Amino acid sequence: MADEGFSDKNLTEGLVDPGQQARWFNRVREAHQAETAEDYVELIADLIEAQGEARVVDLANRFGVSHATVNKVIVRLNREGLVSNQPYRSLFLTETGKDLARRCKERHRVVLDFLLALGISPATAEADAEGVEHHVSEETLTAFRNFIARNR
Amino acid sequence: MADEGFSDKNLTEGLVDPGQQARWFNRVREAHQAETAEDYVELIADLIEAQGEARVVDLANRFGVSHATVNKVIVRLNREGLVSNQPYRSLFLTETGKDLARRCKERHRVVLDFLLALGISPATAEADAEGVEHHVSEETLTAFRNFIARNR
DNA sequence: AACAAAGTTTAGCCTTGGCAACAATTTGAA
DNA sequence: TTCAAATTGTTGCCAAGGCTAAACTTTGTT
Repeated sequence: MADEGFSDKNLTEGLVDPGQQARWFNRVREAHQAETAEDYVELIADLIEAQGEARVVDLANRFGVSHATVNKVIVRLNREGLVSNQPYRSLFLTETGKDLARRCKERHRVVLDFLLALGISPATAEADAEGVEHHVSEETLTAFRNFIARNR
Repeated sequence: MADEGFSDKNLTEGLVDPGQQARWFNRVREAHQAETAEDYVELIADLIEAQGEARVVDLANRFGVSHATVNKVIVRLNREGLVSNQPYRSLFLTETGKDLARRCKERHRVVLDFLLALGISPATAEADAEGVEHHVSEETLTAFRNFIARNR
């Protein structure tokens, strides 16, 4: 049944190396792991900057999830050393968390500005940037920056 | 404690509307839901085209996960009407599945070509495209196509 | 035909991130 | 001060997608 008419098992025209492809998908899975953490620290930093503090209820509102979900994630981020908080008090970022937030905001900025420079409407650019930002490499980010500079 | 020195609760400078932001994040979550299905039908279509058939073991190799994981996902895709298969036999796509695969491959092509046209190295372009493709809107895709055409 | 190898399925476990419902604490207003 | 409202935390549920180990089927060789 296998190879249906082919005698050469290595005849996999049009397909890349399996190991290579596996590494790509692995990278995407790792990005997904980090995504929640990145979104949370980024929003916490924004809220602290804009409102003086970040509360569970704010995060729940802005993410569009229940406060129970937010709380569960916060427990994890605390365990991982990104967030530091006391029971029933507002949320703070550790130094590591602040660092991550800074890098994420910068990356978000670049992706958003790039899409805008490309002529995408602001609403769509924001929506797309939110999903895309977690999956762009440094190399691509640099190319985005160059494009923005050229098209200013 | 709230608003720390602010008297106006609506003074949320620098932050977008919470409902708007919630919609963005919701869109990303929905994209994640669809991502696995899209990756699977795309790869199944590729394997059928290149090798005549798609088997669980091939998917496991190329995704870099165990065959048990692949099987579990296949059960779900079957339940959702994208994949049709008999026990211990190779995998097939339903018409719906073929349709989805076609659209995904086209989108992948556009994102990849766009990154290449931007000057990204092939290896990075492939890796980034794999993550980015699930998060680009039709509007952005159109802009990508235009850019590719202009820079051909 | 029999058997070993390869491939597939099943079972059981884990983590993440959803939810609702209920418990606990803090805050603000009478 | 007291008490209700708002906020936060806890518990228990679910689905998805990871894994290993073990059972089952198919395939190919001897």
